[in-house]
Amino acid sequence: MAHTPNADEIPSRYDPATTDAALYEAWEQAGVFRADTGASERIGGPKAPYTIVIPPPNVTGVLHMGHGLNNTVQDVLIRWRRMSGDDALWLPGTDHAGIATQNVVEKQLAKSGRTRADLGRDAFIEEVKTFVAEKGGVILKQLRAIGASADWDRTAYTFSPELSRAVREIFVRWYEDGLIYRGHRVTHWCSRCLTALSDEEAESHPAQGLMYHVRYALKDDSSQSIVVATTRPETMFGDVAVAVHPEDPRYTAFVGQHVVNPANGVAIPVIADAYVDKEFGTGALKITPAHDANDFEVGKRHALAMPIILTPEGAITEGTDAAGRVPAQYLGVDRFDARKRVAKELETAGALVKSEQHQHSVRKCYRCDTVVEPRLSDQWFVKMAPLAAPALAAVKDGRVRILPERWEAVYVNWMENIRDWNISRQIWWGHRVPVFYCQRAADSRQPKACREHFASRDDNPVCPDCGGPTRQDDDVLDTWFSSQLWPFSTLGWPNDTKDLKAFYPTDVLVTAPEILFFWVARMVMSGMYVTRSAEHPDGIVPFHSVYLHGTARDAQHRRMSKSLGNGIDPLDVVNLYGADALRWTVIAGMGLGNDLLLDHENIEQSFSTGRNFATKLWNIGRFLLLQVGEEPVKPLDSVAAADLSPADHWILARTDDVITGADTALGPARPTNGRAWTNADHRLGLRLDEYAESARTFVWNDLADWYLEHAKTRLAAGHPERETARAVLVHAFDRALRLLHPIMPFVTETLWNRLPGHVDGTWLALAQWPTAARSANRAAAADFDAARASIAAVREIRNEYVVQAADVVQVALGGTAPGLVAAAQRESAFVTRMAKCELVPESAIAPGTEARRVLANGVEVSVSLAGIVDFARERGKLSTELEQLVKQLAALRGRLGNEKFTAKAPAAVVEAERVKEGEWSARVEQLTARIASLPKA
RNA sequence: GGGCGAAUAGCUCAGUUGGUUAGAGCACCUGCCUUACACGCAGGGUGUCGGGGGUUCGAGUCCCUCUUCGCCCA
Repeated sequence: MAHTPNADEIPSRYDPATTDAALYEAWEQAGVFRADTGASERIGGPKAPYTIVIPPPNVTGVLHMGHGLNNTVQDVLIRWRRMSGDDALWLPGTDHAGIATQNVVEKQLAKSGRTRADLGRDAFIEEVKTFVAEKGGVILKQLRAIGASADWDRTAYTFSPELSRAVREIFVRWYEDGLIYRGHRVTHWCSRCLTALSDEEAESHPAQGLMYHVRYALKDDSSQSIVVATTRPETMFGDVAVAVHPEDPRYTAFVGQHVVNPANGVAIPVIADAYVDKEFGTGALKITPAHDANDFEVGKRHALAMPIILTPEGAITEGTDAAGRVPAQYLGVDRFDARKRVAKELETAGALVKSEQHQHSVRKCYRCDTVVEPRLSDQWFVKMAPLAAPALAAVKDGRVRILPERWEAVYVNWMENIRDWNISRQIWWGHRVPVFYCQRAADSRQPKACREHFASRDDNPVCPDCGGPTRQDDDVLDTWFSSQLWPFSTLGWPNDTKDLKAFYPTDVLVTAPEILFFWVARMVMSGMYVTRSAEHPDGIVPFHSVYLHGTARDAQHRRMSKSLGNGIDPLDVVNLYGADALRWTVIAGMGLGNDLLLDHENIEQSFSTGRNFATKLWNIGRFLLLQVGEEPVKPLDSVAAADLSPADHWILARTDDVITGADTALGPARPTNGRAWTNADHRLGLRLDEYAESARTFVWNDLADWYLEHAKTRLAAGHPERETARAVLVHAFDRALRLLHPIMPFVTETLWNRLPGHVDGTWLALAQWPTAARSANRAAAADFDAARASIAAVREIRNEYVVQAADVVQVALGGTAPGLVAAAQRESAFVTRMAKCELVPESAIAPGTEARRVLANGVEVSVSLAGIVDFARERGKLSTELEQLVKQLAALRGRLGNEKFTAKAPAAVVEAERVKEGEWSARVEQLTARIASLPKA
């Protein structure tokens, strides 16, 4: 005989601290999160694969709220599909994060007064590796605390030997396909990180600065001059020309002549180039080819010198081609100091016409916020246009969808205007560019018979032309070069592995819009490139859906950030209220693509919805254990249909509805036709907040507020319906737990394991996702609804007239729907208990003593309130209702009388309006009669 | 400067091809310690759907325009 606990043995609050960690360990030991490669139908197994690859956090990172919401979304999806019977793989891992990690270690070194140069390249890399080994991967442990059900056995790392091989493989393929080239051009340079950056890594920020108007006098006639506007006068040392528009009449006479650069006295030509915007500023531009990307293009067109006047660190220097251009007193001066000094000297010399406040934008390093400097250098580039074309087509034809959909337009716009990608970084931590130079070719004494450079899959290759020794390029690759391979490198590519066959392409990519270009677009391009075949000439897209979620913000809508100190540590929330509270709050509070607002100054209030709901669930479970006991219940399908009451049918119908609702909100899991999203299914699914809300309403407002209350009577010992009520209640709660498990895995698993009849060693995490049974009798359910509506009406009247909670009122049911009245009366025990009333015949209530409501279903509920009914108030209330209804009915009749409407509107709409007309007129009659029967005041 | 989008209840947002009396959560107000839960229960919504114009039998939804705001890229 199972032991039925008493109330003292089960606390009234769920205590995540004592259960969650052990539960997570139990899941792991049971192998619940492990994906089974052989089970994938792509290699002959029985299950559809469902794969999510984690956006790899920086290996030295720690969990913040952004990770919290990103990974919760992924875990909800993966748990949902795992329960739905898919071969679900959530593949975790970390990114070596080149610049970011190098910066962290350099800061460590700085504490002991050392720099990376002091150590040298090899020792520094060892230092970083040691640091990563000791301090890295913390975030993966933290993800376990929020319940992430990733397959940890497959944890990947972008800098592992396996993934490094993938990096080298694609580099060599691209190089050999002519998609990677060495370019001599102006790129963004971070003078703090001492490396070039891609366009994406140099973020634009609005800035207020000074626009200096500087006079360049004509060399041969100093009475004439051209005024040039610039925000960076310190770059004037690198000026090689002044450019004007060829069709600008103001300057035609100057073209071909020379002006004197007032900063250094060097004479430079005035050139004509259509790039100049006549309308902007003075219509004349100084041309500094080595320190401005546009000027560089102008310089190339006009074969101008390209003097470099800034050191890598951002100080003024007389660099390549700059001999004689930089006054000695400026050498070594920082660029921003130089800016002020140049401006001052120009002013002194009378060359500064004016300086005015100017709104513009500056680009800053995305890793250290230093203002980047455009700087001429040799870098490695990927030619993007050929890669972008198929990736663009894939989104346009629906093989990849991006949600929310408006981001597709942004993606298309970027792809259509794509620029080549600078992939070389002058740092040490990362994959070294696998390009090699023949040592002999570099030797000027040797005849130049060997190619200048080549890419190699192997270390230390010999020169393919002369067999001589080679030297590897010093640069490393952009971190994003390796992370773009993530959906396939983590599965074993370039090897033709079972995992790759089983799990590529993946399904949903969950990330933030900020890295749409950094990462998502590049994964599409590289993923398609490496999967090209005779069967798939354009390759296979790496995922069919991109889910872009919003940003965690504080109550003032500011992005949560370390520097603002307005962040919330997800682990604090876990410790205070549990992972389920965190997860629920995140999922329920975050519409697709919308930001999540949380108040860092009131963590309790921010997460109370999640905490409260977990407690509610817990208490339903507590009630169940106390009232239902632990004796196994009959499976629902062995309960005789005749034994089911209207309440049973009602909750079973609601159970079906919530399952259908959740499925609609979440799915389809993949394109319906298996190939591409169509107009019909493009925007469907992934509405996690709607799924959460429908499940919450079911549990709280249907199951707890109504069915469970109704069941209290039937569960009494010896009640003839006790077994039926137990079976239905346990069934409905079981379905609720299954539905909620993806969002609140801990409390649902804990409760599920204590349900009557639970089989030891089975896990909710692996239990089957519910399907709608569709066996409920909807007519019987409507009978229960009649009782519910009557209860609600009595409660409303009680509140209206401030009837004391303990007072029992007399209630009569009547009206135009005798069937429903009878149905409500059959639930008299329930009605009287819930509404604190006794049911009496209508004749038992003396006319003129009752408050009455006319329900939408035709039932009239009269509450005897002799002496306290305010008939003026009743009349007013009913009249307002009637008035509104009459107005709407008139409009409705007008519509139905309009031939254009009946002729043009769809038949179904017209029919619905006709039905409505019947209902409304009946109700108008009821209301009119009731008002007429009210005693005159 | 180029591109995309938003404006609906105090706040955050739903509202699918135009077709119920425009909804939800939170917040707020009133009354309740009704023995699963006060982290709870019951009751409470008169919104010029940003302004103006248009198309239509019918507009929160489509078109034009103005205003304000946001995002992406220069």
